[in-house]
Amino acid sequence: MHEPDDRSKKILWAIIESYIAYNGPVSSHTVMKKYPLGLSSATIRNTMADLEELGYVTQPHTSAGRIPTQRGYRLYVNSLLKRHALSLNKRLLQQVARLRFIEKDVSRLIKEASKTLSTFSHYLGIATSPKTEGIILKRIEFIKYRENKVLSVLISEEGIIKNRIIQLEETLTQKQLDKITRYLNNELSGLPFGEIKAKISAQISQEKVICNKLLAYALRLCKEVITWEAENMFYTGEISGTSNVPDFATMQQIKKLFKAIEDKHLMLKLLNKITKSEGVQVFIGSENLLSEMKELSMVVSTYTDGRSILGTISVIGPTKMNYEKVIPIVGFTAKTLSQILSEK
Amino acid sequence: MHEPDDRSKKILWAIIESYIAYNGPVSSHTVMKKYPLGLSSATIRNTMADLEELGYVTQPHTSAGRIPTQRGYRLYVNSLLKRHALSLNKRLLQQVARLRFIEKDVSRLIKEASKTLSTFSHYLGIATSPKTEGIILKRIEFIKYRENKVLSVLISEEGIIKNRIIQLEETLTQKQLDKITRYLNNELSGLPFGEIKAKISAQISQEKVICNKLLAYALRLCKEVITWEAENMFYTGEISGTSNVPDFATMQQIKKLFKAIEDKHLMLKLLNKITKSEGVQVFIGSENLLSEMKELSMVVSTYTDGRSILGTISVIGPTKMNYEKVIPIVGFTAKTLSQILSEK
DNA sequence: TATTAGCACTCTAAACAGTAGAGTGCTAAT
DNA sequence: ATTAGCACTCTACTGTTTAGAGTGCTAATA
Repeated sequence: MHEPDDRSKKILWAIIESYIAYNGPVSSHTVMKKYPLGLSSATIRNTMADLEELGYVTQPHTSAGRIPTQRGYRLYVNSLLKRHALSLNKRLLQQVARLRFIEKDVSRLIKEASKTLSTFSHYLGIATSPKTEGIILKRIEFIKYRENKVLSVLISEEGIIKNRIIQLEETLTQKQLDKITRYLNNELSGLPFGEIKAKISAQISQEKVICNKLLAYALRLCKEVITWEAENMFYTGEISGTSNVPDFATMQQIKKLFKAIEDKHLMLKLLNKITKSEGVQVFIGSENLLSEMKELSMVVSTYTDGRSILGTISVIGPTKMNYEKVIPIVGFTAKTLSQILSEK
Repeated sequence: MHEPDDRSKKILWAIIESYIAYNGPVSSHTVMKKYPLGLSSATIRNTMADLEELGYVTQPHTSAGRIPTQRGYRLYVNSLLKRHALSLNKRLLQQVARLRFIEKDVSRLIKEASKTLSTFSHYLGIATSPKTEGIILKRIEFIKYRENKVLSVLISEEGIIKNRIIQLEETLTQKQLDKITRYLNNELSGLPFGEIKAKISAQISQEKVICNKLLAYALRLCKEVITWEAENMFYTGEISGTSNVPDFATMQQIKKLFKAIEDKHLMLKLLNKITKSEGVQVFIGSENLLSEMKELSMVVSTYTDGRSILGTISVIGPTKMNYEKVIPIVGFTAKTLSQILSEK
């Protein structure tokens, strides 16, 4: 008696979809007219009363229509996630296909992905870039910038590019830098960042190495590069994209959420928890771990490079968001991203 | 009889400041109580009537207080711009000082500057990066990325760093790339982009050079790099920063504005017009050239590298923004930015 | 002559009451 | 098991009234 029967579910779906589309309590009459179930409003009313008792819908006041509860959404979303053939519209396909033509700088790709998400969902698109620890160094390069400043460029096996300016006490010539570069690439390429960090710390503490001044510099340089804090860990999609029918209440909440996120790096922790499982997941309202997300939902998926999970992409919007639309958007974008990153 | 006398001005200032602070029509009584002018409300009423006749204030309806007109703001802002000693609060000083510790990657600096602007103004911060045409190439570097893809890094005399992945038909070895790099740096460093573009076009069309395959590649590579469209020409500040007392109407307008900007690159044109003169300028409402900015104002300043004007930074907010606060913010940020960029 | 007190007048915003209708729950009929 | 019908509830809208905020004007004052 806990799971509603098939007909009740259909009515629940109707309520949810109508509520999402028209954003107001749904009456029995509306369901009868808009969804051809071959039932009268009275029957629907009876079912609605049942659904209410089971906790899938509520009414704001006695003489109002019904609105879905969190529990209702959950049932609905689970059923959506089970279904496989999800409709993808043409524009989305095109937009996502566009990702393929971005030359494979991973950060750029991720930025674009988050933009795509927000453009199509009309909510907030978030994409996290891979955690630095696991990234494998492919190549490191030092270029003289000015006087005692050096531009370091770093390429990972996954295709991530980072560059940063480093200040040294002494001025080195480009030749010296080239020497350092060669040495470091020999020594470190192919290793994950985590290991490199450990290795460098170890070497620096060894006194005997210090005699070679250049080498000492090399290690210092490298350490600086490696220990960049995980900057730009996630990119936010353009809120400005939500210009038509912007949902002020939602925006308000997202802003609040963002303030909370900016302070702590809670969001990352949250997203890392998801990292375990593949495929699209949906967190509804207070199911999310952050108290700031009470009225928000999050549709999230991981993406991979064919071997391991690199990061996550997600859409955050109001609990009454259009899951039927957003879930395939997130799913398809993640899939495409994974494909691109898997190509050797 | 066109310029109001001193006392009238004081009353006008009071009206404007009160209107900005409390966001509602200002009554004669309010002015009397909050601004110690030693006048009765009746006198102030008389003066207000005069100011209205001169077009500096209006009233929404007969029995309401006064609100400033565009003309009123203009008079007020001009007087602010004339005054020199503008109050800077400690937090701003600290925040801007922080810019000094960002290693001098110009794009990063500019991004930070726009963030600072929006954080302190609570409106939209915009910063344009230098126009590519005038930038002088310092160094160009090619690094093998994967197979037939090459990562190009470009450093300008001003300290601007750009990197981009380029796809070639053939696979080149790093040695070949180094050769190309050496050749190009010899040939092109020290020249402004505009000239480089012209030079390359000329050389490519000369048939005789084509015989040297490597050289041909070099030119192709370089051309690709140079002709990047002026991406990221301006960075927008975080709208999410406006979380406390967010002015919905204003945000709405800024969003509209942004849509307009995204389509055309009008904003850039607008900002380039400003490029001529130094110092802080203020554009109020319809004085701005964009029709989308009817109810918005823009506080803008150029920044230099000591020799020439590089770009602009600006804050866009509602016409009733706090000019007394925003003008010094923009001014000081621009000054600091210029100082940092002037240091050799 | 410049300022001010006082008063009549105007307009808004809030409070209140009354009404139409949207939607429900329940009961009796099918 | 479903549905038609009816009584009931609550909202959203409309019109009306009222308090008070603020003005403009006039007459008094320094």
